Amino acid sequence: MPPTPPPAERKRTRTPGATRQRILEAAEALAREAGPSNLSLDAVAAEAGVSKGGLLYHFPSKLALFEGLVEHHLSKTDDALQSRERTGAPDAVISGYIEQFRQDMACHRPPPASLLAVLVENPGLLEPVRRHQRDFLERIRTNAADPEFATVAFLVVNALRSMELLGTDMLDDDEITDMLAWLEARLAQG
Amino acid sequence: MPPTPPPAERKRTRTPGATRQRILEAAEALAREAGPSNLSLDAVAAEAGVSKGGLLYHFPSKLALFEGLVEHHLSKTDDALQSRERTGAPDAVISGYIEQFRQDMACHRPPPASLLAVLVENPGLLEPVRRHQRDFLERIRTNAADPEFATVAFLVVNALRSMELLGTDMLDDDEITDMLAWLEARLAQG
DNA sequence: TTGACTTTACCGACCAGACGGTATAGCTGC
DNA sequence: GCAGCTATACCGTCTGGTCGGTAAAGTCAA
Repeated sequence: MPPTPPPAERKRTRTPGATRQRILEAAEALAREAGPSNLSLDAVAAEAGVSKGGLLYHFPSKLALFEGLVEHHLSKTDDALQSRERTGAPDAVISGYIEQFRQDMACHRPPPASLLAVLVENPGLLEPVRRHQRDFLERIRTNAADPEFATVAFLVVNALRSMELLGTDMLDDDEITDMLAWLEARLAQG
Repeated sequence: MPPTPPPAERKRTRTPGATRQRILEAAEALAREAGPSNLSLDAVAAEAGVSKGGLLYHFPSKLALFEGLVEHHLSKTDDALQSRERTGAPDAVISGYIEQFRQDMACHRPPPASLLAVLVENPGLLEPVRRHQRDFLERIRTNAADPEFATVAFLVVNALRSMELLGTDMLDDDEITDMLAWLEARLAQG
């Protein structure tokens, strides 16, 4: 146990959690480029430009690093989504989800490859992600004019995201665009 | 250690690929129960009741074992599906896919967890699976009365399968059943 | 039929390297 | 000097893979 696990919020000294962030993003990049199975502590440390000791200072174990990755992912996606469902308009949640996916695609946001490593090595750590997803689907449904179709739309977007993550792309960009448009058209017409 | 771990089933001469099959199924079971990251050669050999040397006789490297797993999976799913699309009736292919999924669910067929190990450790080996999936979607579309909706149905089933594989189940059995019924109803009404 | 030989199927000891993790010492700004 | 941070050296374990060996089944000429 380190005296204090990084205080997360600091006042004036240097940049607060800069190294921590760099490590998380390095791990993410490494999982994406070298494959999730190459996510060793040494490799992550090297990628982040930090020694192994430095890495283990910020994350006292690999499990802690994985927890950090999950949290990192969750906070990113959560921020992106919650800003979209402010309006209580019908179907705002599912529409926001679709729109978010479209935007991620447009700017080539890479899929969260590090979560694959977590899934394979320590599936239990993904429980927060599962909870988040379940809650989100719940919100989609209660907010939807046609909950059944909204669920379909959610599943379709999920399938597209899974395909991207697993590298089993079957639709090209145009086909995906068409598919999203199709979903939105049905949503609009009720 | 018994000199021969029970030969299981033998007819008259040694059954040709019996041990090989046993190894593949042991690997599959191990990936499912102990997690894909625990798919080491030692563990697979132990699960299959074979020495490591014996395992490496049938699969001269881990890569070869993974190739075997992919092929194993592919032949199983291919057999199941091709028998369903014999009739050239409209929407036979997508309907067969849905029906197959329903049946897999009914008899609690486990998801192909070993493919996760392959994906993480050697994604390139999944190319045959990708090709198979692409071809299958192609067949669904050319056979469909409404290709766009058939694609939606395909993606929904894919999403459900992914959720099962990744353990991120968000719908319970009843909801899934309803969803499949919903898809089939739309297909039927054209 | 038999005995020499080849092939098939399998075993288990061993190895070099990678891995997660520990211990400890060094640096740097306040 | 001291807290926060980083670096290096090292340890035990596990991993994929090699290797020499063995025992049974098949092949075939004499």
